[in-house]
Amino acid sequence: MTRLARPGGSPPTPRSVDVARLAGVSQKTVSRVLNDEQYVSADVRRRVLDAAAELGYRRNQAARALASGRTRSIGVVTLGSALYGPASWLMGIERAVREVGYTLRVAATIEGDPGGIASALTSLLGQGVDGVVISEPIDEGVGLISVDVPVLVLGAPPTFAAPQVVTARVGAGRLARAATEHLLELGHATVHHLAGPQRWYSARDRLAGWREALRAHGADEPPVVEGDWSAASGYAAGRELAGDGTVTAVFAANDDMAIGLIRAQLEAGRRVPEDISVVGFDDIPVAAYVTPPLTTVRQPFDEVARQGLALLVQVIEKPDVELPPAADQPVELVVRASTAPPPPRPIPGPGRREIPHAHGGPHGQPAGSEVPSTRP
Amino acid sequence: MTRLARPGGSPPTPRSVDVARLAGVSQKTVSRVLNDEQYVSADVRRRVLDAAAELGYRRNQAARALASGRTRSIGVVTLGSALYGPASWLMGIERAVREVGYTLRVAATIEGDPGGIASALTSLLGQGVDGVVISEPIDEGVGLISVDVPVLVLGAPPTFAAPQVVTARVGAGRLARAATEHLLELGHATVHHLAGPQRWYSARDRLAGWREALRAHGADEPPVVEGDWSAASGYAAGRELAGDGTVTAVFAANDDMAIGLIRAQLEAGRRVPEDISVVGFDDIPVAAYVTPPLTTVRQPFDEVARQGLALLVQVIEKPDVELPPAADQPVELVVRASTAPPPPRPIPGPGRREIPHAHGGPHGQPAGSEVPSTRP
DNA sequence: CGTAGACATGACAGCGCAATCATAGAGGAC
DNA sequence: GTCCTCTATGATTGCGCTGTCATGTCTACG
Repeated sequence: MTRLARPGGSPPTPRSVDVARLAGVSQKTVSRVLNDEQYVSADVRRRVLDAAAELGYRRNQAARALASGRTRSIGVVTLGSALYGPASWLMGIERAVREVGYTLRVAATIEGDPGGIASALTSLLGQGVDGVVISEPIDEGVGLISVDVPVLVLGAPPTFAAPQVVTARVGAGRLARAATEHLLELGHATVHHLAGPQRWYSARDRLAGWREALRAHGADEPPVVEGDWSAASGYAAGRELAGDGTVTAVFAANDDMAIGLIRAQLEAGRRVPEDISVVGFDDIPVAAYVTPPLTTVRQPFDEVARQGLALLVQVIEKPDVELPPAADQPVELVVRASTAPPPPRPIPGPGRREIPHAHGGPHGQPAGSEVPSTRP
Repeated sequence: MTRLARPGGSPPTPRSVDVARLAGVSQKTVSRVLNDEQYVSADVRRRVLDAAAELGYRRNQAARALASGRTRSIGVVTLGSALYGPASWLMGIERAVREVGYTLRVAATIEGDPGGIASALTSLLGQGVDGVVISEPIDEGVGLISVDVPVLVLGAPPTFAAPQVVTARVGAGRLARAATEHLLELGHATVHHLAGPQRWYSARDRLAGWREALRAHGADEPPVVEGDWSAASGYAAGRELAGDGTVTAVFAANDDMAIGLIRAQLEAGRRVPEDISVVGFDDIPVAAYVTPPLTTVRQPFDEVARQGLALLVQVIEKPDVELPPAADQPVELVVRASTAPPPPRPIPGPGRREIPHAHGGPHGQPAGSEVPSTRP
């Protein structure tokens, strides 16, 4: 096999041999220098680096991977959506991966695709990644596939058949507990929960944290309403809850649902926070600017990703060393204007006060929304 | 060099030779089957596939890349943030990349890092990607680095030194124009623009589209206020604009800024949309549920990503074939409740209505209405 | 002064696959 | 029947690098 002539007659990209020739050393020594191995004299090191720079030499990763059996890349299985949580995880992981000198490969799954995680994993393993990160995992048939590299699971219990599984939990439970306690301490008799889809571990964590807080305070545990993370599902849940005058405080499992829920309250004539308090989860960028500004909880995506990745890389590079325990992240509750003490007495019945812009129909959509006009 | 013994004594992963032996054919024939080459009998094909399945064989991508000179991977340069636009692009690209049978590698840049794009590109090129996608590009020193693979630029003019550059534009200009025209058609004398940072091509496109619409309608062009995409910058801009009673309509370059701007209006005692209409851009998930539900414009991320990637792959695989022109995407203006006709002006003198588009100052520039963009 | 060790470099094999070339049989054309 | 083409398969080589081992030089110390 001959090397392909570059189209356009441009010179071929240089090899390490070319660098070696130019520097007057062996090819192996070039390799040593570029890998920062010991036993290279300062003079030779400089000559090699100069030669490499002069030629614009870049190591061929494929050859490196083939020869060394390692790709120095990490694969991420993420959800194929622009949801704030998953997107934040992904970017936190990217930063962390780069910091430890690895590169990132991404495979997305589609919510609802049963084999999604498995096929994403297969794709990554086929690419020869040295480790895998599964972010925002959901409860799907993952155990079926055997993963032969270390796995970092963000936010879920380790339920894998892999040589090494490390986890980094956000402490979503603790955060949820703090959010719930914030409402209880304001004087609410109890707190309703608008949960995320329970296939998601992170949704379960939040629900568990909410439950803990209620128990610790001896509060009643009202029935849980389950949404799908979307503002629309929060809106739908909000319509249900608005009919129940005893609801004075809701903890929503993410900000989108909280905003949908608030919208439904306003349309039903209930004021937030005077009649009903709402706490969200995530602190999305607009949370501080919606009406009312949303009290919410901030997840330390970056910090958790960094710590988790450090563990993962350690397991990859030194499988025998004992792992240090992960440090707990501080809980960040961001109190804004969507929470307040409960109203003096519960509101009787489903009161319907008119609010501005509530000219919508009784069902489904929020008022005045969604009139897509398609222009050519 | 001997193959590394797997820790734990598990059997080594199978090679194509193992498959060949089991199927009773040569290694080359296994390669033929797996690459879907012609000249393989149906019988042999079946035997090989069966053997591969039985052994759980997966091709070694590093070896494939080394031998063939192609990695079948696409690199993406994206912004390292969870902003809705960039995140949506990334996920659209992921889907598109997977559809054409490639894999995805990601390198993020940090806003404000001058060499960010260049270093991200270098990293991807070092990984041997067959093509590069630059999404949401900003005006930074990219020309300095020579890229020796085809490049797809999403949403910017082609300004690259690369063998082939294809672009896929969202038509942000057309969308911005539609948004502005929507406001003009409601009867507003003119429309203010809360622009994105002008280092971003997409921000410039939106500004240009806004300007076009104003000119086409013969409307005055008020001074532009520039934000940084964040709701906070929208809020700051909103505080400035709220002091100017002549402002009746604003087109914000993204939804976050629109929401911040609305918040500032409400706090200043101006009602939306009765006193002032606001249009956003992006249709973020909560746009329909904020108060008031936001009129905005939806970008066809997935469709544009898919079309752009199809072009890119064609250039990679058949560099000589002529490219088909990209199809225009339909403009999707989503009209909700944040826009309305302008308020009737109070009549200052008998029988005479004030002309609404007269704004203060000799050059029509209210003092201090320029909100500086945050450039780290 | 001889030898163990630390340091510095090079020769060479081979990672797992795809590409090139060689080969052999199956049909058609004449 | 001979020649040629088309089909189907195998033998061999090499992609560019890293790992192992060999070799050589220089210091330290009994």
